[in-house]
Amino acid sequence: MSARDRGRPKTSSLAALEDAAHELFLEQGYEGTSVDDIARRAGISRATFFNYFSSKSDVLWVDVDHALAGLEHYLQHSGHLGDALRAVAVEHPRDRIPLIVTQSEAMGLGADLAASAGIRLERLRGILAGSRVEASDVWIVLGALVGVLHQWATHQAPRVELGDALDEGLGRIRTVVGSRSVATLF
Amino acid sequence: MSARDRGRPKTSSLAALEDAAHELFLEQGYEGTSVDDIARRAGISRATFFNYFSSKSDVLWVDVDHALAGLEHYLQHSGHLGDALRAVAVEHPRDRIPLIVTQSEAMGLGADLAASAGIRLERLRGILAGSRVEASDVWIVLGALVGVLHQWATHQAPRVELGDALDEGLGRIRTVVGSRSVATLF
DNA sequence: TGACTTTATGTACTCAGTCCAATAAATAAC
DNA sequence: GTTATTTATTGGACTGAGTACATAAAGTCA
Repeated sequence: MSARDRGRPKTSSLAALEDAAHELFLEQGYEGTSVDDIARRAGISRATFFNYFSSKSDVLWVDVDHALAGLEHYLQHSGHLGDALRAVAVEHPRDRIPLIVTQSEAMGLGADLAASAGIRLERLRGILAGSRVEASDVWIVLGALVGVLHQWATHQAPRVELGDALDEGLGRIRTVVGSRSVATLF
Repeated sequence: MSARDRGRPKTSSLAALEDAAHELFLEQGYEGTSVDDIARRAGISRATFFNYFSSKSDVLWVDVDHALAGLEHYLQHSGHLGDALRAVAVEHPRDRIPLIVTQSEAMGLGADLAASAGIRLERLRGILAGSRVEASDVWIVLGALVGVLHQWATHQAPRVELGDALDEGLGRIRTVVGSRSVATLF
């Protein structure tokens, strides 16, 4: 797009901050790690941290937020939910497993995890509600979808490609949730 | 039980703080209301507020938390999930509709609502996982259940008794989620 | 009256998140 | 080269949630 290389270049990156934070979370626990700690280890200032992330817990959700943004972007053009889901899933590297799933106890994640997860659930719920999902079906479809993703992250990745897991999962949902509208969604 | 009327009696109550907070949330918005404001209106000190609620957002979830506690308590004795759900639902007055559902925009609820909702979702998820729900079915059952409750709160209450809505909803889930274990759950 | 129990309160503290003004580092135009 | 413009970094002051704790207040019981 626009935004060529004008202005002062960035000193750090999402990935660098992610790495620094994850190290510290594993060493000291999530609660025991302050934003100052993360910034210090990444070699930036505290103020700059909030230039990359708008909250401490956002560091845990880089991949998921990226996927959600992709989903929203996709749906602005082609309207089909199933297509958008598949497109985003295919783009997702099979070895990128949200460490929220794999190492939540190791990081001492607790209420903060559930709370920040709530933000993402609400975002996905909004996406579903904005699609052709019937209002009364939104929650069960949301649950079904998250179930498929969670199953992939915990038991299938990185063996199985996310796109394949999703395909199979959506098929199962289609037959299981026999509701009127759901059949044409995916 | 125990705990007769010993010690200094409480000055306030959950309900009183709830009322004060709701007034302020409607007047000034959720974000625009500090814990100090709530305490002042209720005639207690800020420190005492945290004696009744462990966080500001907990004020929004009194009914839900009460129901969740009842559910957990019920399941410690009789193990049947459906029985426990029905028992808690029947106890719930039909005119007590969580105002999170009805007045969330009026209060300017945003990320805080989603985040605190996440805590309750995780709690309910834990309850389901602790029941006989198969691990791979937990999320879809959770979604189905929340969908039924949300539908009741938004479109049926207070016309319909929560217990009845739940019965009908669970029946629908049973036929719709034809999965192996789910049939015997409710 | 005095021991005991529970609640209320003030105070000091940590930390997340916001705001903003000042500075630094790059490019583009002249 | 010098200057204007753009974008990023930084320090510092600030708000407000939540914690910790020591102390006072208000009741019951012996």
